[in-house]
Amino acid sequence: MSHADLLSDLNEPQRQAVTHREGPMLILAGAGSGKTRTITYRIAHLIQQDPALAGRILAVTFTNKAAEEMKGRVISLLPPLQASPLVCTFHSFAVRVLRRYAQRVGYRADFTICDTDDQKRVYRTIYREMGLKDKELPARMVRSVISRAKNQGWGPREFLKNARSMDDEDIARVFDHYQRYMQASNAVDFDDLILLTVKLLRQHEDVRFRYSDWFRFLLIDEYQDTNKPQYDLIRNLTELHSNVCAVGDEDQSIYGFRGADINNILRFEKDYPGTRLIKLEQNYRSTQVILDAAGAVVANNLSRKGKTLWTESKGGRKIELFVAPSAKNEAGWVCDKIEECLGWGEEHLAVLYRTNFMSREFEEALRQRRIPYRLVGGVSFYSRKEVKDALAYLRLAINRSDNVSFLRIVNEPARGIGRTTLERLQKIASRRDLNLGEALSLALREHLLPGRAHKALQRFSELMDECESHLDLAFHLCLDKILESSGYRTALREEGTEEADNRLLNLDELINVAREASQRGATMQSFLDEAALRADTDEYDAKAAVTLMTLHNAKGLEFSTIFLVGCEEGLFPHQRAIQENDVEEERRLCYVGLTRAQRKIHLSYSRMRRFFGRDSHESNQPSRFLNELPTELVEAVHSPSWSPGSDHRRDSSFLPSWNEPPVVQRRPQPKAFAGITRNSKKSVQQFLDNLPRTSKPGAQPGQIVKGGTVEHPKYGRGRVLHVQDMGKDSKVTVQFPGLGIKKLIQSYARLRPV
DNA sequence: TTCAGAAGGATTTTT
DNA sequence: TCCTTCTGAA
Repeated sequence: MSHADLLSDLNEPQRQAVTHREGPMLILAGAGSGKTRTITYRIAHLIQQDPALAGRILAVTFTNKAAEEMKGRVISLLPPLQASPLVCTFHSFAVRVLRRYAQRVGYRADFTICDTDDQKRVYRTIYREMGLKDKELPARMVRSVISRAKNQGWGPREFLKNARSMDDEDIARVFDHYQRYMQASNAVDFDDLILLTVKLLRQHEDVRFRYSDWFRFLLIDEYQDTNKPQYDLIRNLTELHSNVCAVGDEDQSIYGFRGADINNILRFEKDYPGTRLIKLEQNYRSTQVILDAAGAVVANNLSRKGKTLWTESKGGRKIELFVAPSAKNEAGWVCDKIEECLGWGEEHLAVLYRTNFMSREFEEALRQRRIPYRLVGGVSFYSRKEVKDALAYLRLAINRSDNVSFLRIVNEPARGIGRTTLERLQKIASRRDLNLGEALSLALREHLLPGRAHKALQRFSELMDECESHLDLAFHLCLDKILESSGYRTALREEGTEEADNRLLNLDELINVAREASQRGATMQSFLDEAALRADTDEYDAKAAVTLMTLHNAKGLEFSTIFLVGCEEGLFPHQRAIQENDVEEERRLCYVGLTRAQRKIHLSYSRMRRFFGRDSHESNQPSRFLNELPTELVEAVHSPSWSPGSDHRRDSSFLPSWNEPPVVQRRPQPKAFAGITRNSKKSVQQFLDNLPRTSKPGAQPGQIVKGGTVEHPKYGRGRVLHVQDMGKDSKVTVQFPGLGIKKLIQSYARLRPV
């Protein structure tokens, strides 16, 4: 592509931004104004001007997805390059730097990266060591407080200085213990990655010089989402050349919960004197209706400078709002509409929701109708137990001081190393200031533990030595060997359940991924890093026209039609945000959601929704954001099974008929249930025994129903706890006496009702 | 030490 | 409902 071509795709302000030569630049861009396009083109343009610069450009994003997309686009704009620009997330950049210089900040280069799941384990261990009870000091809360403190740049000492309550003192102790534990394990968490990099750059002038000299151009996407450590990182990197280009939109700041500080963008011009400010206000994505709606909602926020987006595509289709009596009905309506859209040949549809758990209802509905979809987020491949276990073996083989991985796999599969043994080992470790691996060798050498435990530990120690010896192999082979010799696979094979089979398949898949990575020339370390930093995106069907994801995940993307579902008070805005008085961020989230749409928005909410497997007893109120939409842009649609009424509690001048009388209350449970506690099995069994076998309305005699009994060829007779319809098959949850609860696919398990 | 069953608590949002 | 933790029996 020639130079002129590149620029001819752009409007005037975009062109100015792309061709800006030296010095700091701040691009304030609205939704759909070609923000990403502008920085992508800028990168391409810089390289066109001077190909030698390519490797000295650094572009930082927040998500892997954004980084991948940007990299792909830059490459497509340019002829093949010798050096390519570095496009990556803050975290992967930090890992890159730290792998080289970790020892300067007190870690070894083979440090382990702990994800949230690992972190939880660490807290559990610490709580046990410190004799703390989760009930008295909820670990969840402590984790978030500590993470927030870290993201403010505080260590345990600073935190203690600012302590406000009794709890804070305990938290400071946990904080201190946690950091020391992690350091002893040569492990870092996500927060540490950035913090340590900042510390490194701050304290070591040569390193700072090296990076800030090398990267001549720095570009940061979504600057409004940077938190303090990320800000510090950028400051350090731009010490020599202030060729920094930040792109952001104050209205799209939705990461306050992890410390994103909107002030970073507001003070940019002060931080970098001589900043060139460019505003992109023309929207290329959406219709005027959509922009007006989104603008009207976000206008209710007090803390914003305010801007008006405009578009050349006037008018547009009204927003449709559907009020469903139940979540199932809501999903059904969404599917109807999706089928309609697909019928017209639309290809980019998205169902957006506030919290991940909402995906289930929609997945089920889509699957039943055989509509292919793609789910982004949720439980990813890399966070499955078996995958994490397998990776923990590798990590421990590389980094023998990694206590986190040690604890994860020392008795996985069960090899006779129980709680007591581990507690003793941990005592030895803490008394002599050793990590668990060292404590293990010591205990073996000096026979500190009783015979049986000693033998079990001996075997484990030999196993780890063997694993370490496999490290010379290509790492997919190494992984394969480890899974065999550790007995991990054997244990799963012996289990013989369907779940175990799936786990085995996942392990095969992991080996495939590893093989591909190793053939690409990746090192084992980089393979593990990638796995740790990629906590997202599970793509079930990459070609599917329908995408399901959270609003947060949707940032930066666009779709022709969107469905913003679950617009209920308490869900969106989330209850927590309402309590903590932070509805403005939720509103920005709403803005982000609405502005993803190019042509058409569907909104919906359900008056009834199941939480924790239980129906909400009160009728849900519509989200306040619905009330903030200009009525003339919205067209209300009702469920046929529901007739509109009026609600006297609200001013009916807005939302003409959306506030309807409460749904008929769920009938209180019959008295007969009252004496049955959930777990008193006998009485439940008695109760179930007295139920007619086909207790479900519409069930055929001989059909498998909840509360009935079934026969399984291998496990024998069991009680049906739950039947989930999946179209052709059903997922049946059965309790087999003595075998526990199993989940089976009906046709596969050949269940027979008795 | 291990396992099944009982009990109780949990759902923001991302790297 | 689903997941983790606790408890007691083998």
